[in-house]
Amino acid sequence: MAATLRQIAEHLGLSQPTVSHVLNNRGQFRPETRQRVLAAAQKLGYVPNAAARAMRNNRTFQVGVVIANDRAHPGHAPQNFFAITGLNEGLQSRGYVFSVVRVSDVLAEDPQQQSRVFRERMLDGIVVLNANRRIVEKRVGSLVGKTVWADASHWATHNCIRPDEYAAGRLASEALVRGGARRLVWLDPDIGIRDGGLHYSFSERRRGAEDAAAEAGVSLVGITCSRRANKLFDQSIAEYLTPGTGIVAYDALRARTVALSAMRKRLCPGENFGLACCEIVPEQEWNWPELTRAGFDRFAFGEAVAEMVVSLLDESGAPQLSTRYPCQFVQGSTCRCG
Amino acid sequence: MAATLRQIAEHLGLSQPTVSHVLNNRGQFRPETRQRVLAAAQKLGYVPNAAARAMRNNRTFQVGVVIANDRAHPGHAPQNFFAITGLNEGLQSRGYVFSVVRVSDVLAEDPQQQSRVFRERMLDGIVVLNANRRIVEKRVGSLVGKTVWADASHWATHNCIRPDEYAAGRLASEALVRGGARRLVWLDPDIGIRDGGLHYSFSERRRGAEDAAAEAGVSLVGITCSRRANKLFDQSIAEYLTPGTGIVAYDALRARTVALSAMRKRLCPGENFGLACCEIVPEQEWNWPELTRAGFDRFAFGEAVAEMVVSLLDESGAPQLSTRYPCQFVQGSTCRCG
DNA sequence: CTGAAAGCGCTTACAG
DNA sequence: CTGAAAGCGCTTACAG
Repeated sequence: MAATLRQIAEHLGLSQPTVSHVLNNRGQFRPETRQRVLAAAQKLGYVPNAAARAMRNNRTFQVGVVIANDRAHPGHAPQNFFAITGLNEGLQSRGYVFSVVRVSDVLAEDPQQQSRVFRERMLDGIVVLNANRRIVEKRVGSLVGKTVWADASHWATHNCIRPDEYAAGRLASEALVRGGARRLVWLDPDIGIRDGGLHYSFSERRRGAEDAAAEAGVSLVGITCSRRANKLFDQSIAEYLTPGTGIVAYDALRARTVALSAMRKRLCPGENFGLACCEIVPEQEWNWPELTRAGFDRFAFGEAVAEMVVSLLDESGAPQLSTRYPCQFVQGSTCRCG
Repeated sequence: MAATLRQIAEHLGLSQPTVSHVLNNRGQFRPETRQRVLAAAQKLGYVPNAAARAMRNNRTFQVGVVIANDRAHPGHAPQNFFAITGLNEGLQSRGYVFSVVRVSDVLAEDPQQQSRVFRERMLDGIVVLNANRRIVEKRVGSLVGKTVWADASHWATHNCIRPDEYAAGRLASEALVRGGARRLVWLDPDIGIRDGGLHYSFSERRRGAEDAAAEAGVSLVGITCSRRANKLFDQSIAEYLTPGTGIVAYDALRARTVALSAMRKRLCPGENFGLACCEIVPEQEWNWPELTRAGFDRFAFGEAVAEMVVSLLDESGAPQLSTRYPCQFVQGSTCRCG
């Protein structure tokens, strides 16, 4: 169905290399030849065969993105989606394509259980997104050569890119202090995936909150808010939904959880208590603009990751200096502690 | 770096086909030969070259997933992520890999703006996820042969799979009626992407609500809730946050928007008014279990889509009969209309 | 049971 | 300015 270079060449009585050169804009040709080739390619619906190109060039222009979402964690970290779409935006404009790979593929001992991206050589490089487990680091390195660590616990001098989570925790907490908080409550995300360590953002954001509290001379207590927040959480948060208290939510999910708890008790952040969130997601701008929040633009972050990957895979192939990605702050009004 | 079949063959003094046959478990060989080949492959770290295989087999075992998220719509439909991870789960276990493609790639007139998956032949098939625009249908068909329409407005006798959105609207509304609603409010998602038509779920869910209202003899009014819900929405919803009123939210986002509006007014669904949602997402189970909701399991749906794609791409390549994907209902308690 | 040969569709020296 | 040739790494008939 799809025409090949040879078919076009035969059709025109030219050689395959000539057609190839013209279509790839290499070399000099009589304008007439050029025209004929271009017209024929158009007419016959020529589309290059990616596999043949990849084989010849020894480059697939394809990268993998490792995320944790598999059957065991179907709803995990949906905010990664924003980074992934940003990554896609950045990669596609540079001629790359990417595939999604699950952490469980990386960790599978049985090769048959692994994704084909590891069973066969098909990736130029890989991006590990939002990973917290040490074991992932070890395995990925051994499977694919060029790796970029994005928003991952792994941090080294090169090939890592990471948002400034400390600033997020600090900015959110400082807003609460300015809003009149006499005590701060840190909402500890007990996410359950503790095998191999929590994501670094947990300690970074918390450290930012602790420093802000210390500097302002206000107390900070931590309470646990599992992802699956049941009535127990409703009860344990109850005593903190009071004037003078500022709650620092680890992420957008926990902020929503607090809002729902408040709603059940006919309370409202920014009036009866203070609330600030250490994560920014698009939805907040749509239906909760008054939420005080600090965090990074995940879509733009994904684009920055794409840039790093592409540089890493380009000619030189030199390791890229690790970078920190900046944080934004949205003042909002929920930081008013009543 | 990566060993090839030829290198293994030379290393052992065997022929390339022999090595290939052994590694692919084809043909009969002396146990000793088998062992030697397997050992050498292991030792030299042999990994097949996907491009060479693809070229030889004329199959890439790669599919594309078209979604709407691009620079212009970065936060659009994040719930698609759950379907995508389910799709990934289903595809990878069958040896497929997938790439993400943006609708804007499909629509780009300038080939240079398109994703490489269209500029080159690299996909065996494509899944169009959650698309509403007619133009997408036309273009995709012309770019890639085998297409599955998943949760898309396009519906035909074959190669389509679609959740039963009518049931979602109906089940959510009936729950409100049972909960004592004397009038229903349909929350119309004015999503703004009207070029080419709204997603079919809009009319289907609404029709379910209308039928439920008609059968119960209660009134139904529609009010608009843009994705970006500002103070105007807070005002327009205010008069409906009253006992005897049941609000049917088009999706999870709008349900959260209503909750936040209620919170600002110190009201609570299930006590001061009724609320039901036509979409199910994992987060609801975690922090809002009492929300009355109907919808489909997006992760499992993704797996079902994977099954259809794989069947479509398998040997016969025969078109697959279109199917409807079932809906679930979670009773919750917010359907009590006070 | 094993090997020699052909060919998938491309690109890149190289020769004319 | 254009063409003949080689080769990327695999698989699949076919021959022995």
